[in-house]
Amino acid sequence: MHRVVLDRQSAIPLYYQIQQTLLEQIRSGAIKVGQPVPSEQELSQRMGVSRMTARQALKSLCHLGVAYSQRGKGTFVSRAKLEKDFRQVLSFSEEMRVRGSQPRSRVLAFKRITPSSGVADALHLSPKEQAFFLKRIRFADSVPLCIECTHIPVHEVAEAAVASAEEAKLLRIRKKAPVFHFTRTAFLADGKPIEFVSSTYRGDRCKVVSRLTRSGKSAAGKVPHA
Amino acid sequence: MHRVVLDRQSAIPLYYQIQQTLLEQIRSGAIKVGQPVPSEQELSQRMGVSRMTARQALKSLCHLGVAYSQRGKGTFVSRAKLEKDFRQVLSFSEEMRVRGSQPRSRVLAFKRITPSSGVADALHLSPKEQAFFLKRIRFADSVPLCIECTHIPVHEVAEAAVASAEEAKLLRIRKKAPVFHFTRTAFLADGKPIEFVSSTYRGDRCKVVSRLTRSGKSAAGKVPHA
DNA sequence: AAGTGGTCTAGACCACTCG
DNA sequence: GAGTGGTCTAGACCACTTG
Repeated sequence: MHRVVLDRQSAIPLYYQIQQTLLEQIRSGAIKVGQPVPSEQELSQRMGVSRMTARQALKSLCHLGVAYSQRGKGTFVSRAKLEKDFRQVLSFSEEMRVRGSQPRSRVLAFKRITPSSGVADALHLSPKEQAFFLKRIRFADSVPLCIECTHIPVHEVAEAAVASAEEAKLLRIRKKAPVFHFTRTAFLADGKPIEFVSSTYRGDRCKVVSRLTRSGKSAAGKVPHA
Repeated sequence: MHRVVLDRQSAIPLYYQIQQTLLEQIRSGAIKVGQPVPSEQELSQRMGVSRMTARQALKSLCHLGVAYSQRGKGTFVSRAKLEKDFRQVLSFSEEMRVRGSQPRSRVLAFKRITPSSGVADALHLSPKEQAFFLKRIRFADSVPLCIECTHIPVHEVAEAAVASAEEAKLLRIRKKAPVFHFTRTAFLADGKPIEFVSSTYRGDRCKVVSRLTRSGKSAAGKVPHA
């Protein structure tokens, strides 16, 4: 952050470049939960942009839920941010599908385990490999509807690609913009496949996911509400 | 909107006064779903504010989920409210999982097809067997986030069982009440399994699912909003 | 008093959509 | 080409918080 890191020739907006810089500092732990991020004035001076642009960067952090602002005090790294990271770690296919909504659920357990042989088989894991274990109650209008136990391998990947013409139009992004492709098949207990889903996600809305899919470690051991 | 309605002496921000005016017009039906709200330029002229202030009013509408903006086209009233009405028609295994939330999505296609060989393989279907094909756009805050294509075999079954003591307590139902068990594994495109989920659903809240899984016909050919 | 975020202005250039 | 939203500037005044 000491040096100007902005590329003014780039098509990437300045506020977005600043946002990414700050996100990286937060992820890396350089700015911790509860601590202030640089103020609007400080950012505008350091980065050589107008205060409105610095402000837009900070507001975008707030909209992501990563930070919150307090009049007269500053802008601080949100505690909820970690929870959202989790949601995105856990999100993948499932949690991503409901983004923008507020699925109500309570986490009963969230830990890193060495899965049972049955689960390991299902996930094609060797006996030693670890997985996240997540046990949740899901609510519908405050009525508990479902108990869900999820296992996710610690190493997990999403497939990156570029948007086709049709995808670009539907998602209102430019053609050849980055997207993620997910494909999956859902099975019943008896092994019978019941659902085949292919999904295309906007790359610009899922960057955290792609990062987390590569490391995915920061989440272990916490028990947030999803 | 013809007259200046803003109170510049008020402590209420101008952008907020404009937002409230627009919200009232949307609620009253003066501006209907899918129709454009006044553009930034038009608002700034009519209301006698700078374009940035008009813009802030429109963005606040978007953040509320009431409207969405399209570059080069305009800002339009979101159909979020309408989408809720049709949600439950399509509650297969997936949709049920997000009950209690308000997943916004639009159905582009929903029909009964004879799937391609690739999909048939994934679902273990014989070449002649049919599947439902469901194509949707999913929204997050009125931003299209994902295109999703789902194939579901016409004959689909959920595994019925009775609730264990723990399940009964968590779901607040009586012991031995009917429940459904789902188990599934999610895969990436390369066939790598990334998620293993076992779920227990309340039987009394999932009748739609059980109905659809048995006949699966009532929904065929319809093109509702989910 | 100094620093912060909240609001606001009056311009500007751009990429995009559409007729 | 006209209209739209997206970004950006270089200022400004305000209310608020803290030392």
